Amino acid sequence: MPYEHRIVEPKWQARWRASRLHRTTFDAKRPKYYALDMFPYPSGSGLHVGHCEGYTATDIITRWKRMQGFNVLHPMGWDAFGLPAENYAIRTGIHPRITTEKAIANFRRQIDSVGFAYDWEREVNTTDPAYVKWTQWIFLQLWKQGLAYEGTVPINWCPSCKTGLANEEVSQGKCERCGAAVERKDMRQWLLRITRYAERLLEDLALVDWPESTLAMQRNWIGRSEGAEAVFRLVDREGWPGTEEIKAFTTRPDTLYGATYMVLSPEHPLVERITTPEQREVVRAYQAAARNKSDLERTDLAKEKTGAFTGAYAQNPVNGEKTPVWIADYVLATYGTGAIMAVPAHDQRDYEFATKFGLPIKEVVRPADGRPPEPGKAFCDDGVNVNSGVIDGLPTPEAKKKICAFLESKNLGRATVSYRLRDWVFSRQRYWGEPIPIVHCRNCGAVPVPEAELPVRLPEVERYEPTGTGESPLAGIAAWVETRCPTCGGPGRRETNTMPQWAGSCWYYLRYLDAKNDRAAWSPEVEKQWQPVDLYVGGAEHAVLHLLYARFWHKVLFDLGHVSTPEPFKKLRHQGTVLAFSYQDGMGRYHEPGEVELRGDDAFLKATGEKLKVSVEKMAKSMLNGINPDDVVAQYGADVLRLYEMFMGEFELPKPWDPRAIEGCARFLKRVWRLVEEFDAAKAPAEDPHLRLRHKTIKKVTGDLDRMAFNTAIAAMMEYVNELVGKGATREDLLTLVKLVGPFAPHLGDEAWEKLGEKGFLLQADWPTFDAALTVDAVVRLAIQVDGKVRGSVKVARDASEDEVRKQALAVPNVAKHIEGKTVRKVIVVPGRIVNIVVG
RNA sequence: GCCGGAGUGGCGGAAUGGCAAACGCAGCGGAUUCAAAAUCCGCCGUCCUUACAGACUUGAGGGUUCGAGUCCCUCCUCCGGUACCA
Repeated sequence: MPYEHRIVEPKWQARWRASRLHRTTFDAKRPKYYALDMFPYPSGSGLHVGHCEGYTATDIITRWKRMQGFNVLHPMGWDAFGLPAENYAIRTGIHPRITTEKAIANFRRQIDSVGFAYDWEREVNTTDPAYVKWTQWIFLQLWKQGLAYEGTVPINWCPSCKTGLANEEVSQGKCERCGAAVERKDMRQWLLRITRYAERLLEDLALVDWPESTLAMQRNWIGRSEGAEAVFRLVDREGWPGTEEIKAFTTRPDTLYGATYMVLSPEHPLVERITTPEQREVVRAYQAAARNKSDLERTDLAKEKTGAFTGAYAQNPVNGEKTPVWIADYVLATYGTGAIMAVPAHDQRDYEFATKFGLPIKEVVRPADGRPPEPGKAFCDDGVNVNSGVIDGLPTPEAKKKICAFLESKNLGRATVSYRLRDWVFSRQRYWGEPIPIVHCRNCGAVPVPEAELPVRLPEVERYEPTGTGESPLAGIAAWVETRCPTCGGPGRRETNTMPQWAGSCWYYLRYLDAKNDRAAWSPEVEKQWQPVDLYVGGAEHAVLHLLYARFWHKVLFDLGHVSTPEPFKKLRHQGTVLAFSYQDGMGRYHEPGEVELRGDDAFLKATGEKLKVSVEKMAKSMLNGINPDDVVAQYGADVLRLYEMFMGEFELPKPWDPRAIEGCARFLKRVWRLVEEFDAAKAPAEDPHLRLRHKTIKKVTGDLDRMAFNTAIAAMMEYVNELVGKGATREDLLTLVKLVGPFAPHLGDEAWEKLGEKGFLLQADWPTFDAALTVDAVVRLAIQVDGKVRGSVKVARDASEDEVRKQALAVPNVAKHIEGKTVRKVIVVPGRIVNIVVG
């Protein structure tokens, strides 16, 4: 009987559900394994094959771990706040909750149809009031620590999404979500003091097993740089000291003697006070111009330096020289102290500025090897100091140390560390998010909503439209906004900003541990049982956003004693993007695969026969190259989908979906099924012809699963099956094969298990073990090289002596031919591998 | 510019410093079939050759080594991140 995936797959899915097979259990005598997928935003377009790739990987790993006797936790949930549902509500008036619920139902149906072994009894939904309650509770813990604060700061405002964004949500001056150019806007905001954790967020990256690229991105984002703060006192025109001082941050304190002017950012608070009356007008005009530039313009027009002189002078702390103070937008208000000492001889930006405005350039560092510095450019490398008073003649690293000590002794500065990381702008002026649980009271200020009154629920609104003036739609609901102050009982107003979508995902991995607990976010006992996450799988696009925010919250919770590990995610892997072929005609129009006929590597339009341009690109609606998992499941079945997802290539690399190559996986599973179905104990080989191959295959698959090398594990199973098809399988071969295949193709696994007369589910069987002695051959074929070129081979016993191997190797006719007339200088025997004969 | 990753047959891709191209796709030949599909068997990097034998080949160029796709140096191309961060 042919294998009918349309019947078999739903049958086993129903049986798994009925027996609650995927429910999490915990037995203290066994090791635990927590495998986590980044939970999806339940979008209207449903699951795509990219989701399936990551989910399949964790599913295979957890099934394998479970067969190895681990306690396994493998949950799933929904990151369900977010703009798409809200924007849809604006257009249609349909409540985001309704849209979201529908999308979730569809996602669940799709996930179940692929046979993923999630424990749905722990499902979480970030928009569920029972979940929001604890998100708000964590916010209040942050608030109590002084880690959440209000401030009026210039923020990134997306005019299209009509909300403020965090620095992390802006990419190249554009809104990461919609691509609109962001504007700077001064607004009252809630911020989280993530900068207080900068050092630990950086240091503790040493504790995790994450992809190098992601670690690098986090390090870059945190942007630690060591340097010094130097204090420049303001002086009047005659050089008499004034009362104000400017702190400048520099990573090159060794160039302090070369500082010939100073630059403040246009927003620097001191500008107002130090600008002389004559310069006031120019300075104000420049400030206004800088303010009106978008971030994009400010960086785009970077080639040409601009600035204005304030009329003020400051005194260089080491040589007392009088340096003019300028403002320029190449100095950022948000980095370091917002002020720099300019050393045009040794900083390219300062050099350009000095050249443009005719400011002096003074050389204080020379290349150590004595070569002349390149003309027309600043010399920015390390070297040896000249014209530098107390650090004259010192190489750069020592000069840095000595000048810092000098500054410190004079109380004019000190060694310090600066970070690029900024505090996290945490409020959004939108409806569909967690309300920030704060009440504003005229007498008591910002007052937290008492924990017993959480959650603060979202009110029903008529219109979802953001006001665009910096207030959320909530601000218009007087009945909701107006409340009592929890402290004094007087009139109070609720905070109308909501939290960003990242809030819910900052701690969902903890809620899974104790998803139904209504007295606490989670209990300490289960936290200790399951934390940390052993394997976290998701897209690389969250390398800085979600992964940095979640680590931050986790560390705060760690400091408060709510979690027991310093890091939440021990091992992290990103699935590679699944690409797809797209087909374009001569007019540049895209055609979907159904309209295309493939012949070899070429593609033709069925209707006209026109040859089409084939390219490999990201899946996108506009290119009509999306692959819908529903279609794949319908045509080939979930097992084939899962197997192909893993067989395409290395898990972490991008790889193209080839609609033809999936056939190979379908064929493989058919062969497995036929072996099982046609098995006849009476006709099976009497001896055990595949003993060694079987043990080798177990070893290979087990080792590959450990490295998440799914593609080579599948290749090893294919080799095994090819052998079994050719030479006949024993019952032992089939039991082993089915166990190995099971995690990859669980429906076929259970069907075959049952067909072989075994009881229970495959998931309850033991993972096969191997005997190391049986994974090597007794007789091996060694290649013989002469001067590194293969000239023949010999078959010898694995443990043959070196002398024996050498004797046989030299006797091989073709080898002898190549040695003839030459002296054998050396014979290298690598046991079990190769023989190399070096001749002269 | 800086940081990270990757360049291997027609294609997707394998290779603890030890026989490059496992496994799969496509292609070619054969068996089965009235025929086709499905299935099974075989071939399949390039050049030379009837064959044996050989030469060449992992983005380019150097180096280390008995031996390099793998290690080191220089460079090129593609992808991702980031960018006036002092």
